[in-house]
Amino acid sequence: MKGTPVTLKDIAKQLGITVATVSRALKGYPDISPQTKQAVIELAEKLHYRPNPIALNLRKNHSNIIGVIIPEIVHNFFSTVISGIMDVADAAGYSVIICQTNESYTQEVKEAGVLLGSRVDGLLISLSNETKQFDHLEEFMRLNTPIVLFDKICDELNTSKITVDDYEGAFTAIEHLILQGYQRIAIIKGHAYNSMERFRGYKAALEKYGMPILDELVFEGAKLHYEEGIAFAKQMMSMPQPPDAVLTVADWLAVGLLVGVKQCGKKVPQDMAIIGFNDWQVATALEPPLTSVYQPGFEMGQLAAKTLMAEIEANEKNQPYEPINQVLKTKLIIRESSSAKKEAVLN
Amino acid sequence: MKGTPVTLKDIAKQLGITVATVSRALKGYPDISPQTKQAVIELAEKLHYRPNPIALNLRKNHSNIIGVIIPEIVHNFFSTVISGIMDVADAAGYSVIICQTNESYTQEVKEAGVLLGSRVDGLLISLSNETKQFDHLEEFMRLNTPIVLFDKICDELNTSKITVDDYEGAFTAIEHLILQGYQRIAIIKGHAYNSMERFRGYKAALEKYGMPILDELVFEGAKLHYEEGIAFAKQMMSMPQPPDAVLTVADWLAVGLLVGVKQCGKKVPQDMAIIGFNDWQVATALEPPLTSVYQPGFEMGQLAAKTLMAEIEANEKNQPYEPINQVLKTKLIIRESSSAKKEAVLN
DNA sequence: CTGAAAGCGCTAACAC
DNA sequence: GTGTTAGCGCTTTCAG
Repeated sequence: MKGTPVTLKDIAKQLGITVATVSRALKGYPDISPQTKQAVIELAEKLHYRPNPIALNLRKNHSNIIGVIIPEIVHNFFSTVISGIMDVADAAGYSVIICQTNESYTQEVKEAGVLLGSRVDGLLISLSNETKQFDHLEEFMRLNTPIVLFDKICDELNTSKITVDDYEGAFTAIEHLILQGYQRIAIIKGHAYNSMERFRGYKAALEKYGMPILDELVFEGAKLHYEEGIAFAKQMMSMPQPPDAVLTVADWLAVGLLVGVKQCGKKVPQDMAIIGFNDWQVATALEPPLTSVYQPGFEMGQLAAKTLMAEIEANEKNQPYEPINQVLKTKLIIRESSSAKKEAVLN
Repeated sequence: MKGTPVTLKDIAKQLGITVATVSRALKGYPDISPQTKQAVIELAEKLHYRPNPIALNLRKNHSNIIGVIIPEIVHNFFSTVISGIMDVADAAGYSVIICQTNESYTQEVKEAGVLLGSRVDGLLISLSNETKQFDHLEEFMRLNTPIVLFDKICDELNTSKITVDDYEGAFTAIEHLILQGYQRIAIIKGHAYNSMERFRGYKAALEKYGMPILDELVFEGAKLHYEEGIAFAKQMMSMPQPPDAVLTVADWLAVGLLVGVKQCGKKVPQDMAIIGFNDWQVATALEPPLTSVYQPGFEMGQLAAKTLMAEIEANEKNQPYEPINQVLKTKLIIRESSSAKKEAVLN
C-alpha cells in the first residue's frame, strides 16, 4: 500500500548496472560514459527519482535542519522574525523546525531536548521569561552545535547574539516626549533583559534633561498584555497626580493602556501620551494612532539565520569561529497627534 | 573539532559487548541479564546518549516530521492555526517544518518539492490564491503521503479537508445587520474559494429577507489589505447613495475601512456599520470596536493535525482510510455600538 | 542471554 | 568507465 519512493537501486536494476554508477551519473562525475549518463538521467526523471535526504544525512552526519525556539508564535514580532529566518534558511537549502515555549522554562527544556534529538545543525533561540538556567543549551555546545540567541538573550552563554537596541530605542522615545513638553513620564516595565535595557534608556534620557526619576512613575508589569494595559490605565488615572506620558514595553500592553485611558474618559495624548514598542499596523489603526518604537523583526531573523549558517559552515570545515554580538537599531515612528506637543504645559 | 554524538557503538565498546545487546538493553527487551541492562543504562546516561533519529528514520522509512505550507506566517489567523498544529504534533512526537508561499504558486510548488524531498510523513496545506493546478500535490499522493487541506482548499483533490463555515458565518453576519435595520448592505469580496462561500452567505441572507442584491454594493478587492480598505471607504463615501453597512472578508481590510470612513468625517456605525472576519484583539481595540466573525484558527490547526496523524498511522499499518471533510463553525462576536441598531432608519 | 549479520539509501575509496 | 566494498547508526532476524 505504502508508495515506495524510487531509489538508486531501482534505477540500477532496470538498467542492469550498479547503484554506484547511477549515483555517479546523477552527480555528474567525469568518469562516466555519455550513454550511461544519458540513460540514467532519463530514467531517473521518468521515475520521479528524488534522493533520500535521510540516507544522505546519515552519511554526512548532518540534518540540513535548523531549530528555532521562541516564546510564542502568535505574536507579530516573533512571526516576523521567523519570516526573516525562513527567508535566508530557504535560500541556503535548510529547513526550519519551530517550537514554542509559551514562556515556560520547562517547555523550553523539553523542546530543546527534542531538537537536540533531531540532530538539528544549529539552533536559533529567544529565551522564555522564566529561563534562568542554561544546561539545556550547554548540551548543544557540547556537541558543537552552534547556537544564536536573539531578542531574549542572556549574558551567561558564550554564543552569538542578535538584539535590538532597546536602550537607544527607549532613550529616543523619552527624549521625544521631553522635547514635546511632557513632564511626568512613566514607564511600564517587565522583568526580562530587554525591559532592563529600556529602563536604562528611560533613566538616561531623564537624567540628560535633569528630570527626576520618580518611583511612583515606574510600573512593573507581569503579563504585559492587553488586559494589564487596561488595568494600568485605571490605576494611573486614579493617582493624585497621574503621569502625562507613558512608555510601554509591549505591543498589546500599549493598546490596552490606550483603551483604558479612554474608558476613564480621558484623552490621548492631551491627558496622556502613549508610546509603545509596537506592531506598526495596529498602532496606525488605533484612535489616535500611537507613536511607537519600531523593531526590525524581519532583519533580525535574517541576520540571526545568516550568522548561524556561517557558524554551521565553519563547523563543518573544522574552522573555529568567534561569536558575534550584533545590535540592531530601532526606529521611532512618530504619528500625528499621538504624542504631539503638550500645549497646556508649555504655555 | 566537531563534537561527536555518542552512539551505541561507543557504549558497546566501553562495555565489551555488541551494539545489538546495547540496543536491546536500552529498549527494555525481556531477554537480557539485569546486570548488563543496568550497566548499559547507566553508561548511556553518563555519556548523554541520545538515539540518532536519522538512522532510525532511515530504517523505518519515515521522518517523524510533518510539513506545513501556508500563504503567510505573519498573519494572525495562520499563526494561530500553526499554534494549533504544533500543539497536537508536539504531543504526538512529531516535528513541524513550516514553509510560506507568499501567495505565489511558483513558491508553493518549490516548497512542496522541498518537503517531498525531506520525506515528510504528511502534509498540511492551505493553498495560495494563485494555485489552480495541483500536480505538485498529486506527487505526494503517488507516494501515499497523506495530505490534509485546510482553510484555502480546492475541490480537485481527493484528500481530507478542514474549513471554516464561511457561508454560515457571512449569513449570520448579514442577518444580524438586517435585523438591526440596515438597508444597503455591501460586501467586499476576494477571488478565493472562501470569498465565494461568504458571498453565497451574503446573498442567501438578503434573499431570505426579500432584499435585492445590488451590483453596486458588491465590491471586488484584490489585495484585501489595510490600504485597500482605506481606498474602498473613500470610494463608498463618494457614491450618491453610500452603503450603510459592509461585510469585509479580511482582517486588515476591515481595519482600513474603518480608518477610511473616519477620515471621510463619517461615523461608525451611524453612517456605516462594519463587520470583519477579524483578529478579536484588534477588533476590540479599535474605536469603535468592530463586530466580527470569529474564525476558530487554533481548533482548525488541531483538527487538521489530528486528521493527518490518523491518516499517517493508518498508512503505516497498511489500513485504508477515507478522506474526511470537516467544517468548523464561526462565531459572530457582537461588540457594543459597532453594529448597533440603526435608529434613524427604524424610526 | 548475547553475538553475528543483514539491511535501510547513499557515497567514496579502491579495484580492475 | 564501472563494479566491489565498506560504512553512516540503528534494529531485527537468526544462531548459538
